[in-house]
Amino acid sequence: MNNKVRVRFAPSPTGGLHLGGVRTVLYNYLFARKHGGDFVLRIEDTDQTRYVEGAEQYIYDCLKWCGMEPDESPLHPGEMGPYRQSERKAMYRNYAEQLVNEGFAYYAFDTPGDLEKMRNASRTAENPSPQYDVKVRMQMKNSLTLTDVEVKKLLAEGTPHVIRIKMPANETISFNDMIHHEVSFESSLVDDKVLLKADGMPTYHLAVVVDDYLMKITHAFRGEEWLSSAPVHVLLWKYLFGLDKMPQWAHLPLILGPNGKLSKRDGAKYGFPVFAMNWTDPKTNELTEGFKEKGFLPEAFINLLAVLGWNDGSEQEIFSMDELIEKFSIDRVHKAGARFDFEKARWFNHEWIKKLSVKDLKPKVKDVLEAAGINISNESLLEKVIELVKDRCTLLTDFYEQGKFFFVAPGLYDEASVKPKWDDAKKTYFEALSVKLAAEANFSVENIELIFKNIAAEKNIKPGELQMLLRVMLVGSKIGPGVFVISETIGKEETTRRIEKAITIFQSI
RNA sequence: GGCGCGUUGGUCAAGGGGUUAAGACGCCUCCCUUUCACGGAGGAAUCACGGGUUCGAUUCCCGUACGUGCUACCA
Repeated sequence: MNNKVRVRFAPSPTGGLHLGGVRTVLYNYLFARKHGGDFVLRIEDTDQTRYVEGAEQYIYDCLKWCGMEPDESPLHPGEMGPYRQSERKAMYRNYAEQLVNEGFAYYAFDTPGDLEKMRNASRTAENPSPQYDVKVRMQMKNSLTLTDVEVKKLLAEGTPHVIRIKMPANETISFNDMIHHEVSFESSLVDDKVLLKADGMPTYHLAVVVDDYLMKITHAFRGEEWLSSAPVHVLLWKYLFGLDKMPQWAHLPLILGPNGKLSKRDGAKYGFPVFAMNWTDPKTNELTEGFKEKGFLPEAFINLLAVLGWNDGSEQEIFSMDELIEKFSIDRVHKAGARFDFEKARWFNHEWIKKLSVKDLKPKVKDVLEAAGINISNESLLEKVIELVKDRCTLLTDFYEQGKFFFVAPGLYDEASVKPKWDDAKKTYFEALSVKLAAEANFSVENIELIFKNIAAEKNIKPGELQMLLRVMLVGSKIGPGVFVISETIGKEETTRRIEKAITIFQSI
């Protein structure tokens, strides 16, 4: 017996990986790690029409970025492969046929036109979406209504057909969900879902059951949108492998957008990303921005997703992956869907930037600055800058605005702030300051400030009047850490150069 | 329409028969800071509604409303 926990994430390669998807992976991953089990990535690519080239690799990249690399996947196969459903195609038909032979399913030869006709005929205001179910199946063209001879003939002729589950007439199907506890459905209200499509590919319903069984999955976490089809899966388990082998289900609450469900399609419309990483649709070339490129840290991303629908009962909000693994419990996952709040997401990132060390931040900040055209040649300067400005950066991309002036002299100045304060006395002051600073051997924060104040006293100008001007001279605007710290960091030469340049510019505004 | 699932401030949420109904984000005020942040101290704001059960209900039960999901040879 294998008592080991095995969980799986089974995305379909149809495009970007959105918030709900990442959270599903995360809960799977946390559960697996907590119980010393395996985390399996299986690709559900049975839908030929929606398959998108590159999406599988993209999913893998997202998981890697988040720090949730699967133990088994198409890229790193274990012993229970293949991990792509398209490569498992051959094994599904047998199970579907076994169900037909045992009377739990049937062949259906209805053409798309037949189905359309049936739906149109029974569609009313009361019943806008007629189902292929116990009420109509005896009027359709299938192995329940046709004779054996006819069925054999149709099959022999290669007539396109599907295999549908035959839902029992009056049965209460109930199962225990780890989050919702007892959930039950009336079998007569569930339709005869297609199990095997005309192209020989299984639908999700058949595939998920067969694959979970064959891959020895013990716990299955998926979005709540699947709850309605759970009775089909429960029945399939009952018919095929036995309910005692069925994994434990957990249907995770949905993540909602600002006004209703968070849809994967219009990622741009909310003003914040919905995908983990940038996704470019190869068909349309349309780019949808991801949290990574927006400037989020993976630590913050998984943290904010973990606590969207779960908490450990304490007041703690900032969790590392290790803490999450230790503290995560499916019992404390909410039942209700949660609305995603981008402002709070930003707050999480801010907290993580403050929390992470300069060493951890360095490569990421370097990427941001270099992408913005700043060449980093001095690594220790970069470290110092990160230390100085990290508390004031919410997103990684903020390091550009907050840190660029340490590397390059300002091109534009906040003229509106300078104009009312600038006069000849100030000009004389800064000329004197520049000369004195240039002559200073020990260019330290303390000495710079001392010189700054001494000259101010000599010229009888309030230091407060001058500090803002000096800041704008060095930075370009009224942001950043202490001016004297900035001055020391960029050095004597650069400080005097910037002061002199600014004097000439300030004269002309 | 049917079926499923849900409902504590604007948002995320703790709590779960008797509480001043935690905390966080956001917002507002003040302090710190002669910049901007960080930080610190405060403030406004909540148990969807109606019936039960009970000495007592935000908490339990039933309805209603609302939200959301499914209702495809998509996952």
